[in-house]
Amino acid sequence: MILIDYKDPRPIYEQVVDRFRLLILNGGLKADDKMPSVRMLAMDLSINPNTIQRAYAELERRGYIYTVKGRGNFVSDTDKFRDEYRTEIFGRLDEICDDACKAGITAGELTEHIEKRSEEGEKRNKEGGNGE
Amino acid sequence: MILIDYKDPRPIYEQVVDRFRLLILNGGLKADDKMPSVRMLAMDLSINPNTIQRAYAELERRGYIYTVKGRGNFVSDTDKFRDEYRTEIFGRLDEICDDACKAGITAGELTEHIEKRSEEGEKRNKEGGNGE
Amino acid sequence: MILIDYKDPRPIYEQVVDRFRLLILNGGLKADDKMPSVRMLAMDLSINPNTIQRAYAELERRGYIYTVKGRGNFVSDTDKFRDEYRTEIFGRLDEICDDACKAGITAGELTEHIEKRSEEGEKRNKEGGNGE
Amino acid sequence: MILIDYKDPRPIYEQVVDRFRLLILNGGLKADDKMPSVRMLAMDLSINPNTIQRAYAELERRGYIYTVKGRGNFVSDTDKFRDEYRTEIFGRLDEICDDACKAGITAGELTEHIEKRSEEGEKRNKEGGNGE
DNA sequence: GTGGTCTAGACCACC
DNA sequence: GTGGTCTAGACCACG
Repeated sequence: MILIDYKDPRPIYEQVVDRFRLLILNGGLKADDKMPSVRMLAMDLSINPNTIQRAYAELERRGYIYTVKGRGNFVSDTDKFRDEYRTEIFGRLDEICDDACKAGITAGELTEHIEKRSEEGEKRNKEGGNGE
Repeated sequence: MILIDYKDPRPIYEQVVDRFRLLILNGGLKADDKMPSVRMLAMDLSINPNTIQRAYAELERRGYIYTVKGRGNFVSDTDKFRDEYRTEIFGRLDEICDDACKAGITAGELTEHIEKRSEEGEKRNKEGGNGE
Repeated sequence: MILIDYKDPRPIYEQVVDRFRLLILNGGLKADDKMPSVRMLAMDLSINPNTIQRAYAELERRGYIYTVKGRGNFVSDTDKFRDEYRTEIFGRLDEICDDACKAGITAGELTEHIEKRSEEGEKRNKEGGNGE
Repeated sequence: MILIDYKDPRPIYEQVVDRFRLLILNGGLKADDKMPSVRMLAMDLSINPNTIQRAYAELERRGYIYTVKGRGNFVSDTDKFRDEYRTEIFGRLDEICDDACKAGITAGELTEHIEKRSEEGEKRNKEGGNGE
């Protein structure tokens, strides 16, 4: 469910946060689903429970999960995050456009690149490829 | 010429590297131009010379500048880096496309967003305004 | 494990890098082995932690080790560097051949020198002596 | 006669020393030939006379040239340096052999590499190539 | 004047 | 405990 890459320079708790965040946004985890318990997950991943605790705290702070004392952690209502995520994506896209502009890349080249990728993706899907 | 943003979570030396990298790629600094001396720049920015030294070492390692001992640091021949930078930009764009896809954003929405930005940019230019 | 030669004109951090590089390439350190901690090694060698830090940063940059924050530095998968090292050796050999040529030394003299050394080495091994 | 490469990380005076050293060892400069005057050479190369002065001092220290006050610098008797240079070459070759051994490269591979290079060199000469 | 290295000591984030 | 960054100040080599 969750994989950690020790060669990834990002801190472990951040990797855990990101993994769950994507799972929730993808629909892999739905509203009110139970999160794995801190201890269990720490055992599974062979990492320090404190690290999981911190990841869950961060997820709760951002509103992705909520805690019920004595029962565990649960996924929040996910709809409200969709827009947030979209905004983030478009924000990153804006940054790229700025940097591209500085490097003399035109908006046309960017859109062309995206369309090409998109077509290739469709082709792969038609051929019955496996998304993962 | 160079500005440091203390709210930026990235280390100072990395900000310095990026600033100069863009200046060189943009043509703001041309081949064999002299870089500010380590000590002078450190004074100007009110930061420690070691931090500038580290930034310059990184720029030299990446081939953006070269050092002549006792004389200073100078900008390298820059052409060969243009392509590298383009590749980096398109790589980041690919990442966004993947993430957008996971969030249910279509390629069309992305291209539309870019085109809209692009048109706004042109309009600002026509009006002769200076955004900064 | 690591020795520093203060008579060596090369900077200390570079000596440290080279020592570990050879240890890793020789198999003295294997993939995912833990490197000595920055502070411990600095104490052992009676040098400043910053100097070790710099050496480790260089090793990481070159891909010989990877860092897990809060845990330490670990040896990377080493196989891919073997070829790189071979290429480096033969490159240095090429340089010598050029210089030898300028000095009027023939290829034959060079090969003869190598063969002689090689035989002496074998003899020493047979006698079971330990040169160090 | 002498070229300086500002992108070479070695100090300038060292480049000058090496250039003259090779010229003398190659026979480009012969015993009692007059060296260019410090001032003239400094002007030609557009560098500081101090730097040439230092290079000449180093060449004199090593015995490659001798100074006659008021007349200039002259090349020493060159024969005695041939052996020194040969020794240096073989010393470097020894180092390579050691490093090669650590990397699991056999003496046979080294000699084979040299012979191959040597044959290629001869072929190029036959075809009337221009060495420089 | 220039850059390069090193030390000493501090502070932060991470586990 | 771990590594990463930064400061302050020193010393050296080079031009």
